[in-house]
Amino acid sequence: MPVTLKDIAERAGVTSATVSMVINNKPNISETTRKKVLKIAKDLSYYPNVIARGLATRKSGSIGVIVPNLASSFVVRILQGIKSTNRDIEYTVQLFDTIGQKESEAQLFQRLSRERRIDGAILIGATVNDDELKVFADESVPCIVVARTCETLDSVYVNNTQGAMDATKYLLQKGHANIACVTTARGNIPMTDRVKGYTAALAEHNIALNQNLIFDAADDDMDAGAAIFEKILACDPPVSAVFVPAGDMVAIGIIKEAKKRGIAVPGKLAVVGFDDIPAAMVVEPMLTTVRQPKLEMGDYAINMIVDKLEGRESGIKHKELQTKFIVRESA
Amino acid sequence: MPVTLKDIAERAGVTSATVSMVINNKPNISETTRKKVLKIAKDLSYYPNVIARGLATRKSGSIGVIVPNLASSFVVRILQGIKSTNRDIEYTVQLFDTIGQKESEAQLFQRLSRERRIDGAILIGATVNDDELKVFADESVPCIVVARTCETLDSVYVNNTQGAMDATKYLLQKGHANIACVTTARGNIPMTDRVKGYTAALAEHNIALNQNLIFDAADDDMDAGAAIFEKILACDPPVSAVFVPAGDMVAIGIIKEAKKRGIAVPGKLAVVGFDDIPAAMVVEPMLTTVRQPKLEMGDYAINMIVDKLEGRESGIKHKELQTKFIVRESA
DNA sequence: TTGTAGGCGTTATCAT
DNA sequence: ATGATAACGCCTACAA
Repeated sequence: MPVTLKDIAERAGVTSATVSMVINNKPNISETTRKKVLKIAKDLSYYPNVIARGLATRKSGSIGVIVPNLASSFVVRILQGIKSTNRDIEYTVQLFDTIGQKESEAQLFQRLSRERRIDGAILIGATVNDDELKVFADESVPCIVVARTCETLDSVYVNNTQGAMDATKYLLQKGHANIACVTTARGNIPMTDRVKGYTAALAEHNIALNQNLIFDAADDDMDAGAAIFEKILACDPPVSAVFVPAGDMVAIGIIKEAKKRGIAVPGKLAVVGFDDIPAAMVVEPMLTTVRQPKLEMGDYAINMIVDKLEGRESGIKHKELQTKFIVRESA
Repeated sequence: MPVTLKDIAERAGVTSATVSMVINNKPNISETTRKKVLKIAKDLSYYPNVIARGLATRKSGSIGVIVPNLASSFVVRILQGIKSTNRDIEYTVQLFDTIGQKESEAQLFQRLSRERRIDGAILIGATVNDDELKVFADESVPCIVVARTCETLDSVYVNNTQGAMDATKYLLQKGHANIACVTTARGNIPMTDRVKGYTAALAEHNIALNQNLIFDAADDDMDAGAAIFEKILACDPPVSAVFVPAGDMVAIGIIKEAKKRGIAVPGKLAVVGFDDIPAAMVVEPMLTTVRQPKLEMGDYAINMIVDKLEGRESGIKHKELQTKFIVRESA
């Protein structure tokens, strides 16, 4: 039988109300009873029942982290950021993914809120569309959107457009004119923004966007990259550089396939990735890429949601983090 | 104001007890009232308050996943396994890490149990020692240990010894006699088992264990590997092969440093890793390694804990999964 | 400073 | 088949 407030109260000769106040550090308790109660609590090794407490306070003490797919290394990295600064925070993290589920993220969020499972949420939302996002604002549970911009909700994201511009401009400056662009999962905001940046950089150099130079990778892996390489190779006039907003693994796939076919990287084909994953350092040549501050995004997100829950912050806040262009060897 | 059982009861002209029974699909309810109640519930878009339910049923409906450090890709992979089969399961996953925390995993588990936050737990426990593990068995909350053997608790782990033997034997068969071994975080069970396997394989070939050939990497990354390479290079007589139970990233660091110094891999130095991470496919030469079925471990763990919680299983169960030796190019 | 009393929203045990 | 009623363990006015 677990020990309850009542057990402590009986031994201390007070009521459970008093014990409760002691446990919660409320003022106006005499030092004597405070000490006595605390001692007994310790002796009995009392732990408050958080469920009962939650029922009384109408708070669950936990934050939901909703991700599309935990298989994505990008998502994992953000989660790591969340958890690592979550250390000093009294909220518990509940993890949900929506892939292969009948519920959309919006429905899931709605349910979690109404069931009172969570006090707040962090949504990694690159794949969620605007209409869905509207649902979130209607609930009384606050939510921070990570990895995409959003008018109606707090958000923390990265300047994808600028990051893509940096990469493309770099290539342009190196003398490349025919630069291919490899996307994936087109249509989500971050990817769209990156293509925008690519386009803008070209425009600055008076180069018109050539839709035939934009390729869509089937997936975010090396095989998809290898497949895309075929298509790039077939281009006429030949392309001398590829910018790969689809992600580093695709870029690595392109590099490896190029080498296999005897195309020198970066000599014959310069390759720039997006994200900066660990493998970017192991491929040869090492991958030049646009780094996203993933841990930082998680860090901001958890801090923002907690500020909101503690009432330190209201109104909608947006935080834009900066990408960083990392020059290595592949371009 | 959220809608409650009482709200539904009033409109339906019954008591909340009846509504509760309908919601929970209890028998002995007339079709008429069942239908009526269900309709009203739907109209009002009722969601049960899980906290109140938890107080009444004395269940939280959630499983705690306790990990030492989410920064480890090994841990993440297991977590992915857990979550991906968690899809069809009605338990919620709460995530806890212990790094940088004042609580040990044992203390954390104890608190979570007593506070009634979790109904069961999965501990990724390669780093937890035997004494600590004893605490777990004392709580009434069941726990599955992943990634290490354990007498007192259910466990799912990998045959590290066999995996290491496979790797070492392969090297031996290739004619290598002076085989270095690179560990890290020595002292935890999986690592110890791997060294055992290495030793046993040598013994089968009548080679005595040479402690000077065992190196301890400072960390699980490329830099640590590069540092170890220095030491390996200095060995006399020279070593022609390295087995790296420390992990693939360390192995990759060794390969890259070797190449930088003009030592051919696998020509002059054969390298075998442990784990099989994505980067193992991108390094050149591609890494020969011992694959651990990480997703599968997570999968087993979540299934075991749920079986236990649903009362389908009692007694202590152990599940040993098999490693697989993957021959690629580095050995 | 402490006790009394009621409520948080469900479930569960009896009756009826 | 349904209704009363009492938990579940904690919090919080309000009263004393």
